[in-house]
Amino acid sequence: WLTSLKSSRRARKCAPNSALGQRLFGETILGLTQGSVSDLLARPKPWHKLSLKGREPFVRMQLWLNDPNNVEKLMDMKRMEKKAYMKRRHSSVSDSQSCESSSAGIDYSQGASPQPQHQLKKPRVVLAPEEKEALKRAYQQKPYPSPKTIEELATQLNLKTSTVINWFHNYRSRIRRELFIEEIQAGSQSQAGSSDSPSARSSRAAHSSEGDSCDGVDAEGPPEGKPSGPEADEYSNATTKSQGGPAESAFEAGEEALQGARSSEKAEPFQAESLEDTDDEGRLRAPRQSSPPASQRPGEALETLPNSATEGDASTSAASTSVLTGESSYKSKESSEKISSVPSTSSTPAAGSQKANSLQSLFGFSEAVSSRNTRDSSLRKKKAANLNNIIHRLEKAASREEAVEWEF
DNA sequence: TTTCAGTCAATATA
DNA sequence: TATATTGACTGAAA
Repeated sequence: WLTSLKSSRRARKCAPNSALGQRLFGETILGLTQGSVSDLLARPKPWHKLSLKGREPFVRMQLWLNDPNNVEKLMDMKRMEKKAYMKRRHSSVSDSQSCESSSAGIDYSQGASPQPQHQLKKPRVVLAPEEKEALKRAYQQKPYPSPKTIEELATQLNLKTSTVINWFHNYRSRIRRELFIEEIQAGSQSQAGSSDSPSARSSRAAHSSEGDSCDGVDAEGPPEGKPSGPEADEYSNATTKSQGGPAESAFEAGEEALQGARSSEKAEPFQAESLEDTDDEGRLRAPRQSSPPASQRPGEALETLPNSATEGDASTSAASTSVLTGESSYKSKESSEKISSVPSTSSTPAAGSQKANSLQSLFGFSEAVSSRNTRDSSLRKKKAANLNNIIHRLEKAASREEAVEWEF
C-alpha cells in the first residue's frame, strides 16, 4: 500500500489524476464534500474540542485506513470511473446531439428555462477586500457586536445584515480554529523536539525567532484576540489545557478514538464519554508517548493573543463608525500571514514518514514547497505536520489492530 | 434568541 | 483539474 502510494505520488507529478483526490475520498469514504475534506485536513481541531459529530469523519478515516486494501479499492474505483467517463465522453463526441439534449435536460429540470433558474439561484456574495478589512476592524473593536452595530455595519458597507452576522460567526469560528492549530503545532513541535529531529529544531527556531505562527492569525491584529465574550474563556481554557499536555488534534487522537470505539458499545459508537482515554471533562488524556507538553512554552498562546482584552469594551459606535475610515495598525491577513514553519514531512525521520508521504500523496500534497508563496508554503507545512502526526499514530494503532466491529 | 460546530457549495487559486 | 477559501445554512446547546 505504501509503495503503491509512494509511486502514485511520483506519478502524480506527471499525472495528477493518479492520486486519490479529496473529492473522491470525501464523498466515498467520509461522506463529506471536497471543501469539507480540505478544511478538515488543513485545520484539524483538537480532539477534545470536537463534538461527536465532528469526530465521526476522523473515526471513519481511521477505520478506512486500517484496511490497506481500501486504498487500492478506491484507486480502482477511480480508474473505473475515469474509464466510464472517457467512454461517455467518447460516445458523446460521436453523438454530440444527444449530449446536448441531455445537458439541456439537466438545465431545464428545475425550471422552464435556464433564465428563471438563474434568477432563482441566489448569487454568492463575495466581499470586497475593503469590506473584509472594515469588518475585521470592527471585529477588533468588538468581536461580538450588538444587533445595532451589525445594523450600522451593514448599512455602512452596503451589505445585508445577515451577511454581516454570518461574517462575524464565520470569522470567530475560523479564528478559533487557527488558534487550535497553533496549539496543535506547539504540541507536535514539543513532541518532535523530544525526538530532536532536524525539522523540529528548525521549526522551533523559526517559531521563536519570527514571532510565531499565531501571526497568521494575530498579525492581523487583535481581532482574533482574546475576545471579551465567551471566546475569552475558550482561549484561556485551551491554553490551560495545553499546559497540562499538548493539545491533541483530531488526527492525533485517532488512535485513542478507535480504541475507545472498540471498547464502547456498538450502539453508541461515537460516545466520547465512553472513550477510555478521556478524562472527566471528556477530553482526551495526554498521549501515552506523551511529549514535553506545550507548556514548555508557557503562556505562549497568551502572549500571542491580542490585547483586545483591554479594549474589549470599545463602544459600539466606535466599532461601527470607524470601520470605514478608521486607521488600523493591523495588517491584512493576506499580507501578513507569515506562519512559522513546522516540521517538514520530508525531513521527518523514521516512524510514519513513509506513510506520511503516502498519505500526502493520497491527498495530493507536494512536499516541494514554493518559496514564492509563504502563506501557501506554511499552510502546506502545517498540513504535513498534522498528517505526519496522525499517520504515526494510525500506524501504531494499525499495528495492534483487531477486527473492527463498528458499523456506520 | 444567540452562538457555535459542522457542513455545503460556489468560487478562487495553483 | 485538484485543492483552498469562504458566505451561507442547519441543528444543537446555552
